Amino acid sequence: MLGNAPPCPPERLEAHLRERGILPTRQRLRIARVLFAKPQHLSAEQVLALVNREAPPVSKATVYNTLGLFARKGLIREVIVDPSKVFYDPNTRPHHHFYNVDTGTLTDVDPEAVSLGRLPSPPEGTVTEGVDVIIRIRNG
Amino acid sequence: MLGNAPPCPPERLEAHLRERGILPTRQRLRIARVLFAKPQHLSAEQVLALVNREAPPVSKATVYNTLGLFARKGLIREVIVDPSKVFYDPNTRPHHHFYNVDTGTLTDVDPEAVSLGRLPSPPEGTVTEGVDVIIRIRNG
DNA sequence: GTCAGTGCAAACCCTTTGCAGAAAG
DNA sequence: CTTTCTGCAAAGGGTTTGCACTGAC
Repeated sequence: MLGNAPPCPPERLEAHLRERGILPTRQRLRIARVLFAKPQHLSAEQVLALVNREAPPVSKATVYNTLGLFARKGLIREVIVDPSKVFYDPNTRPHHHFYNVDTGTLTDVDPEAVSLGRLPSPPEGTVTEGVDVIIRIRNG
Repeated sequence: MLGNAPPCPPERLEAHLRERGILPTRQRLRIARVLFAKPQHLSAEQVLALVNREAPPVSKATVYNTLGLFARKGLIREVIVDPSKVFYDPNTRPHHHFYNVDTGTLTDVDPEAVSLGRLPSPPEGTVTEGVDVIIRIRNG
């Protein structure tokens, strides 16, 4: 297995949010705790369920707003592989994904295992923001 | 410019559908004609609008069903880059995309310009179905 | 005549928004 | 005290579904 260390230890979460200019409220910290517990890929729905395993419940709107905020501020990365939902990845370093279309599961690709040769330069007047490589797999 | 030849000439469309086991009905042919007119990336909504520039109108449900059918049968490729809509690409050969997050526009990457080095082997019990490389760009 | 395809409208589901109340600084 | 965040419920928007009608073979 690779990368099983939590992307951000619980005791650093508050500082981590502040560094990015995010006010660390109760709800945001609880959401961050779930996201950064370990390397994983959660949908908004899953985050909502995990956060609300303990009372008091956090509302759906707050979870969606917070995930959007974290992504905009660069704390987490949105992974778009399924038209029906977005996944959130606490690992913001460049890396790629396997997407199992049968199970709907997202897995990190060992960065060592890919050599993503030369990239094309973006069209005139645009700049590259990021590169997503998604390897679609199915149960063989 | 690259790849401006229609992916499938109009007169071959009917045969093309039959080869894939798709009954070429009036509506399906009209949808295919729009998709295969030239290399492009259309959303379901755009296909609907283009098809219905001439009467009689094709219903929304038929467009969605047909696009799903074509994709399942391998005539076109679904490109998932935006959580809010799916794009359909008549070019089913392996190739990659620029996605302009400002304009929501999808562009083909010149295949010559990318060298997609070594790919990792898929996890045990799975087979690779395809690889999507999406280069997210924004207006610089 | 039988089976598949089509059209319409309603249902679905993830996500976003509006607004009043609560909490942070 | 001011500004920001939260919660609720309702709205939004792309996509899917149910079912009766039509058309293909």
